[in-house]
Amino acid sequence: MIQVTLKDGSVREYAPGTTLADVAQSLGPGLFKAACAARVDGVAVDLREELNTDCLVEICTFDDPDGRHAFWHTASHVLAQAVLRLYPNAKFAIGPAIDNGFYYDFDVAPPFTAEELPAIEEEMRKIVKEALPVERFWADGDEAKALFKDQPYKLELMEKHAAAGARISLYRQGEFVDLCAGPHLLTTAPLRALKLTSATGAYWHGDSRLPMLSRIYGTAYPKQGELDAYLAMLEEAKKRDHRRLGRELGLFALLEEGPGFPFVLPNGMIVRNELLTYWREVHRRAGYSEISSPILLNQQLWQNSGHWDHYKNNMYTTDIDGTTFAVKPMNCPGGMLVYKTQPHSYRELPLRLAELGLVHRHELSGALHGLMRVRSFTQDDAHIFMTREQVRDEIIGVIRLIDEVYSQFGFQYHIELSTMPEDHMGSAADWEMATGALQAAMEELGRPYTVNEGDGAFYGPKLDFHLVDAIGRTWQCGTIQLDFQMPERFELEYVGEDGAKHRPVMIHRVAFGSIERFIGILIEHFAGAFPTWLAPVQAMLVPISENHHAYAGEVLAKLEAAGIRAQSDLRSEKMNYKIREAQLKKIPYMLVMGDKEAESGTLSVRARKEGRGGVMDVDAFIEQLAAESAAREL
RNA sequence: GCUGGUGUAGCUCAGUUGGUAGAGCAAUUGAUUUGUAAUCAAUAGGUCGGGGGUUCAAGUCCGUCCACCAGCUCCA
Repeated sequence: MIQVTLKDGSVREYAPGTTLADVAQSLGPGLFKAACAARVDGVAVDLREELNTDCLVEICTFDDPDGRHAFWHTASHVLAQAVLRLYPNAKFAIGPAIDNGFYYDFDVAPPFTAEELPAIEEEMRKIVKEALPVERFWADGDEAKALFKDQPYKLELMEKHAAAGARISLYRQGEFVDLCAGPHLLTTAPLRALKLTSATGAYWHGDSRLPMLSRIYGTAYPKQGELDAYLAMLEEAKKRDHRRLGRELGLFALLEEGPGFPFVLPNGMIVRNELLTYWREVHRRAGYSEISSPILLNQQLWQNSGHWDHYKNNMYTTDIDGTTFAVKPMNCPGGMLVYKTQPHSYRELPLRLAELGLVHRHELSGALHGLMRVRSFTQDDAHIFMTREQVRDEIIGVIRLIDEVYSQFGFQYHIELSTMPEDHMGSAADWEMATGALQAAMEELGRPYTVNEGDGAFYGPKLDFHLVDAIGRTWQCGTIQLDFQMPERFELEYVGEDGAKHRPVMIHRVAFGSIERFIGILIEHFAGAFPTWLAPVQAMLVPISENHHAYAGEVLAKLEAAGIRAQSDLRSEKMNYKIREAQLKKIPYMLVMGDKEAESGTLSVRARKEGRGGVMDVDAFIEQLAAESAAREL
């Protein structure tokens, strides 16, 4: 006899023989989640605990994030089970649910390749059809060790995580048992549509010094249609890939002759210059002055800044007249030297020195990725020198400025706080103070953020702003780093109100992050269809026949005089063809002109954006486009 | 850097068990003079990523280097 007390105090009773799973089903998601107490034959039980989970996909929906997590986590167990059936000698390590599916890591020789996946997938389907109940059970340390006597990775995990004498949580489905805290589905049955997407290597414990395991990624859905939709979405996202669009739209090129050193093509240069014009406006308004510092500086400087000790592996060096010089991987020492070119009073602070600085970093070859991860890039850097009292307000100011910039493009983003890394300079007290200042500013603004322990720069903690690319990967763009170390090392000073010399505090910050990466994100965000103010070509003139070339010439001259980036398609192609090409190039406006337009001095405007087209005279179009561009409308 | 994969014309790709490279689109030229997403025809374009090896013969087989792709690690 099972009794369940609901939130409103009412009690439901179930006949003997009813399983807890049946109970859950009959209650449905709403009541199940709200159930307060349950008694089985008079003994109090925790329904959720007993059912292994508090988010059963069969009774909750897959749309629920927790339900989805349990779903994929169970799928990862099914994957491990299938692999063990087919490869009895494989050792299995860990297999969590992730944002869009799941993976499991195996130690198997030779490592898995894409070729093995279909057979494993087939075996997984069998397990799903078997509809194996997924049961949680507990064991003490010795029992658990006996269960995993041939599984060294599991033994290691138990050693590491299980407190002595603690009961160990395990899950079983059929012959398969895994070390796991759950939650899971009730059975393997709901995993009806599944797909293994790739097989790659991954380091054990994510540590590049440890051996590499073989990782299989997959995803799963309750219905085939949902899986198909997801896979179709991935295909769609590929079309937004900035590497593909960058080539198709003539924006940039990455050539074998310079791996990781991007070439900017004419169209890309227009986008870049428009971005920088905007950037300069914003920064002038926010009280920044712009400087420029050299790319090469001598070894002495880099030793002084600490880069030689902490960043040398990523730096390119060269020899000039017997002295070693390094290509700058960061702009900060340059900014510091500029600060030192003259004495400063507290009245000048905060002093905000901005620099579009081209930096070079020797990134690992395997890390390179289009414009998102390159070896030379331009940071929209700034170094702010200030008194300790000014720190909080300055940080708030920078956060607001970055928010303003991202809002301009309609970006969603999230913020992470990175704290002191193992390899760092300076005292723990300074780090604590700096970290506290960043936290205080975030709390003042009421911004949510996550903490990334030990991920700060070697000279200070930082707030990182992450943007999302076409397929959901996130890239760090903006960052705000608070630094007590560099001013100390460079002996920066200002004269205070008291007439004595004081040490300023410094903020390093970028908004775009790197111009290159930001453009990459922009390309994917807009799928190449830039807003008019950024579009390399804003209007394409489409004369219908040769008879209209003269009129096109007149219009083109007017548009160009108004500062509009326009081109005229004078080829002897059909209008349809010209329109198709302009569409593929994602040009915001197509101006069709034939007899009607030439006679009346008008344009047939076909706009990419709704409500912007129609027949209008040339001046009206110029006005419309100029207004849209000046407002930097999205 | 690590694991796995890929590399043929500007792009997307084909090329049988090794027998000496092909298509579509783009480009060029000519014809066509067109009303809102592809007019027709002809021409040109490749030491098959580089350099080695095996072989009578290598785009195809084997090692090596380079680049790229996915992931890991790292990071703007």
